[in-house]
Amino acid sequence: MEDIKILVVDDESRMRKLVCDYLVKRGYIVVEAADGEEAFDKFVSTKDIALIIMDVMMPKMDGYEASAEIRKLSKVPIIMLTAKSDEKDELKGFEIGIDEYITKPFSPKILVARVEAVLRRSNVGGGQEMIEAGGIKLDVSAHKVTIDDKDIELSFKEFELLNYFMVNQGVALSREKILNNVWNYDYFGDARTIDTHVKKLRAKLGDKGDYIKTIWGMGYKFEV
Amino acid sequence: MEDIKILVVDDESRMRKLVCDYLVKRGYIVVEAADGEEAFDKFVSTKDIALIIMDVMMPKMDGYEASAEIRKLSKVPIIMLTAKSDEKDELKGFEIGIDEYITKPFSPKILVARVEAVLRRSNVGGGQEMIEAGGIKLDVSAHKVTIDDKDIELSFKEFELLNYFMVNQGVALSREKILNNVWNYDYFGDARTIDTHVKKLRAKLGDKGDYIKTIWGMGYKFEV
DNA sequence: AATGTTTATGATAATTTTGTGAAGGAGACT
DNA sequence: AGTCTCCTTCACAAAATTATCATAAACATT
Repeated sequence: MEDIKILVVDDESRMRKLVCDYLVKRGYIVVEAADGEEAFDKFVSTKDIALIIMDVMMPKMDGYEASAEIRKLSKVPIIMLTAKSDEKDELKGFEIGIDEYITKPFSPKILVARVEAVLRRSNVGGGQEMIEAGGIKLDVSAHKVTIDDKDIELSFKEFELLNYFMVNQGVALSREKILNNVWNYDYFGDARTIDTHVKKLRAKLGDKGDYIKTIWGMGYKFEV
Repeated sequence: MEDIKILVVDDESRMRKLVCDYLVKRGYIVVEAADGEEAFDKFVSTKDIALIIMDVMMPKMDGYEASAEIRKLSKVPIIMLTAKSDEKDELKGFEIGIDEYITKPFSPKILVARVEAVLRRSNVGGGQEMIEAGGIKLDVSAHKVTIDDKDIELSFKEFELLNYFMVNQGVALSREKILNNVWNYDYFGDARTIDTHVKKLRAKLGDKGDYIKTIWGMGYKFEV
């Protein structure tokens, strides 16, 4: 796991410390803030915050206000710490786009489990994401591929392409679609470059290269 | 919203009815099951279930067991209904990949809010398009055709043609119309080329080739 | 049954698409 | 600057599909 930053916001320093401790123990980088205003500032000034854990009850700007402000800037996942499991509150949260609630008191296990679940959902390298099919294992966070447990060296584009194929197993993918998803949107070069990458990918996958099927006049499809 | 199917699993028929009512009111298609075993069966036998809402406490197979079984087959999002907010249970659920919890008793608003949140997360809607008729299944997204669940190899044009026929089931189609819809508008060749494609298509469809009927002096029609 | 028209079929030609190897070029690293 | 890897492009070969045509069969009408 590499340097995932979590912003922890709570006005009670004891609670904040507690949360931070557990997260640090799990290898996350933690940034702290004592209220909504500070949270917002820290979020803006700190690069690549992957997740925010925020208490609802806070002076100056409460958790919902702060979340709403941050939502204007970013879709960063937010977990809300709440004392009461108030229904109205949860609804309010869903509108803003709160990803998860943790009711106090909570156990460290619950905290970590939810954090990893949210990170997994938002595709941050957090809990490692794996895709497997037909003996090909793709470790997204580590950017690594193994075939029958043997390491395979893939270039960046090759990896991205294989990843896209495997995520869309069984789906016919046009070259245009592949370009739009694997290449940046500002790429306007020749679509045939895909062919070349497919060729290389097939070669590197050995026997399993056959899983990448050509759909004549259409594109490609990954299918075991 | 177009025909999103939700599987509701609860042994208490009153609770099940309640949940279903709210979902139906929101325009979802609901499939019901009374226990984990039935849930699994229904999930397997019903196509394109977009979401499962499941009670934890059930006879035969509880919610976690059922979820674990279903997880072996699919990544369909699962929302768990739980009476007690038991910490251990939630942990167990996260391992299996439960997407959300709703604690009983809950309000319809909470229910709907969570359902929509989960569906939004899983990007339902842009999914797979399917046409079926007389044992011929046409998977548009995968560009794949099966007859009685056996794969059939079709070329691009053949696929497009069959697709057009099946979309216009029971409608007599003139050659001109077929040309304008399946071929590009810039095609000004011989309309008799359709005959050849129809021939090939019929051959590849085997017995079911008869579904493509010739309308003498007019064109063709697909009818089961 | 004969005739003219339309459709089915099989073979062949034309076109399109894909596979492949090689080469140029951009960027990273030494 | 030199080397390296990776990405892209190009040209040609290979493969597959699609179109065309000639002929046979089927159909409708008289």
